[in-house]
Amino acid sequence: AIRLAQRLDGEIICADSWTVRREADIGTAKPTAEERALVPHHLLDAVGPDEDFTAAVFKRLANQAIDDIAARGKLPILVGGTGLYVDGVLYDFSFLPAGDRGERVTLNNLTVPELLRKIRNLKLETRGVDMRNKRRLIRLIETNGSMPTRGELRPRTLILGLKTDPAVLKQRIVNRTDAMIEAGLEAEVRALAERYGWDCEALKGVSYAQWRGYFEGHETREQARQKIIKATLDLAKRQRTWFKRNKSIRWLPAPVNLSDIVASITTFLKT
RNA sequence: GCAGGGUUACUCAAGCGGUCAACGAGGGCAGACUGUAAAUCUGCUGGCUUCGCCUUCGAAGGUUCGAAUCCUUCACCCUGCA
Repeated sequence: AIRLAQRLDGEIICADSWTVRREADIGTAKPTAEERALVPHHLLDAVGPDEDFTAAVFKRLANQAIDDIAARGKLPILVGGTGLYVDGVLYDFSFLPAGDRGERVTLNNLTVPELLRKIRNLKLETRGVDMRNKRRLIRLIETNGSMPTRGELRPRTLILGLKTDPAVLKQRIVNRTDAMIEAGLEAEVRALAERYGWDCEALKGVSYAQWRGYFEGHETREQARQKIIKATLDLAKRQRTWFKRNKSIRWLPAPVNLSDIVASITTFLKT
């Protein structure tokens, strides 16, 4: 993406629910200072380690960034990551109003059967909602049964997807994990845990949560490493499932020839 | 050599005569997803021509209407005594 941005006079918007968080750098594989110096990156470090952040907020900020970049005559390049964040921007998700924090805590203490009873009593429309998923039930109550909407694909948008060989991807994930550990991931996790506690948002992510057993003394570093690799693999799987169903994505087999992509994007932008 | 314990599907591990293709966990595979999304949730995981049939529970025999479950022998592993 950086090289594309350099060739196309573009700027990058990180559509990633984790790189938005300050103080979580190594474990989120955040672009380095050197990389950011090459091309402007937007929406990195937007919130603190223990602050709430949502796809709806991301959408708003991303749209602002896109408008800003376009107004300066540059090419906005959305890169990521987090399927919901990407689609929220590309398909103009409506994102119903946020729920009340206090009420959410209350609802969270209820069991699934209790939530179902409450929903029945409120006579809420349940079509399309996964009635076995507690979070969806809570959300259904919070939004009083209204359904969110989505629009058509944003005009003049080209979606490219990189298709990597599974074996290669796995090896890269192992390498990436080792590189993070080498770069001081343990110290980063320790600092966050000491300052914000294990319940903070930043420590709930992959490459972070897996250290807990080690810090509590009942697991080894190697176990933490293995758990990170597994969690990353699982995450990659979910990302693949998410993007797989998007028929508008043009899949490119990796490794890809940069000039070819630049050429096809240039052609696309002219039409 | 003698006395005990063990051998179950990819792995670990239940089962102790029928309701067992065999609990559960892990792993694997597939899927859902609109203000927590690196989250949360779901399905499948012996084979097949899949509302049924076939082949499985170390191996080979046997008992029984019926066995992963009982008996015999053999193989390998563990423990105690020699």
